[in-house]
Amino acid sequence: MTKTYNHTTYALLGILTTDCRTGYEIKQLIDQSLNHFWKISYGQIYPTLKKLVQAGLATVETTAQDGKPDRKEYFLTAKGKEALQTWLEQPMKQIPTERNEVILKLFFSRHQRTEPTLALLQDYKQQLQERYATYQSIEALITQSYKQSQDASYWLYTLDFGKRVTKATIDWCDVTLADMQTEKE
Amino acid sequence: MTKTYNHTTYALLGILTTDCRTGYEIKQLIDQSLNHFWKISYGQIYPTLKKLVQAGLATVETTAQDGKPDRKEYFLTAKGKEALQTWLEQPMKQIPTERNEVILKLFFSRHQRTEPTLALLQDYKQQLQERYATYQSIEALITQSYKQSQDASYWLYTLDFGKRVTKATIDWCDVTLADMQTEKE
DNA sequence: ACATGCATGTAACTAGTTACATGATTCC
DNA sequence: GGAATCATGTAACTAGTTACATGCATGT
Repeated sequence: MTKTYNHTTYALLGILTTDCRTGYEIKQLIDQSLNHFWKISYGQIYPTLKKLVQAGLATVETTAQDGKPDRKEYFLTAKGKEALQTWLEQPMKQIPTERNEVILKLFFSRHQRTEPTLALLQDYKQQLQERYATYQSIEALITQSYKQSQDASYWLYTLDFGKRVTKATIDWCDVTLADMQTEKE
Repeated sequence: MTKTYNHTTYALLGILTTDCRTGYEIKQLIDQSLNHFWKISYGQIYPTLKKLVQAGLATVETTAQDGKPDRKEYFLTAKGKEALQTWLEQPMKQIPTERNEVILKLFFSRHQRTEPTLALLQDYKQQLQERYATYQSIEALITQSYKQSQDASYWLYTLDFGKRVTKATIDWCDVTLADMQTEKE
């Protein structure tokens, strides 16, 4: 009987539990923190914030500012907090298939020459390594700055996830590259 | 200068290099093989096949059948093969962010009770384990049936990818669950 | 002078899902 | 008799991206 909303809605509800109050601040927070696991564009944020208010999940407080456009601060209502909590406690029906373009290409590469495929994988591996390095530096930053806060641990869980999955994919690249090279001979 | 198409287009071009000729057969092949890495619905397949012909990447041969709707068989043109090959050799500009709902929830769970979060992760882990088992049985099936064929190795690469990423995610669940439980005490 | 940051938003587009419509055949 | 399989497709919808429009303040 509980109404369900889309992912973007829940993401915004979640962010509104932090100190982010405006569309701009929300975008910034996501770009700085969740960016590697969840992106969001202004084209989604502003219309969704509007819908949040229409659905009674949040309220707006508009402050006029000279020169600048009005600052619109959003606050969760009791209904909004409840909707968020319900969603947080809901297990996933089923894990979605993650679309992977490299895998798709590999699947169709059997009748191709191996060189371009090897190049493709090498390039992929390099990008993954860069991503891994990024995760490591963010991790170092958090571990330093938020040593005291217990909030940091949740942050680190998501980063650990990113690192592990990325590492596994890099390993796969190595093994696959090696195998393709021996097959070739 | 080379025209680019969308992913669905390339997926269909790739499948048309196999013996699949009709929309129905394409759907079946994807459901049986690529399903875990790339899904596709009839709502995409049939309109895209039509566009393929319009763009000169494929041709149709329609066979009237009594009772049944016409059977429409699609064949790649030289242009289609070229477009596919160009795409296959193209490295990815950048690896996309994979959206993960569990990670999104975890990120917003810091101020929640830990029990539902633990339950969420346990459920996630179980689904991942089922997925892993599925990969293993498909792998066993391929290794048996296609021992001779060198096509099989490309099949197995994608499966290996799936297994490694799934395994890494399961490990992450274990570590995170353990950590959350000690934090709780 | 110009770029960047602050701050709002919309319009047009692309991608993808779901449900529906049709209708014969074959298996249980 | 009913479900599943073969086989085509469309319409309505949801989600998400990209490009654009506006305009002040601050730093280089």
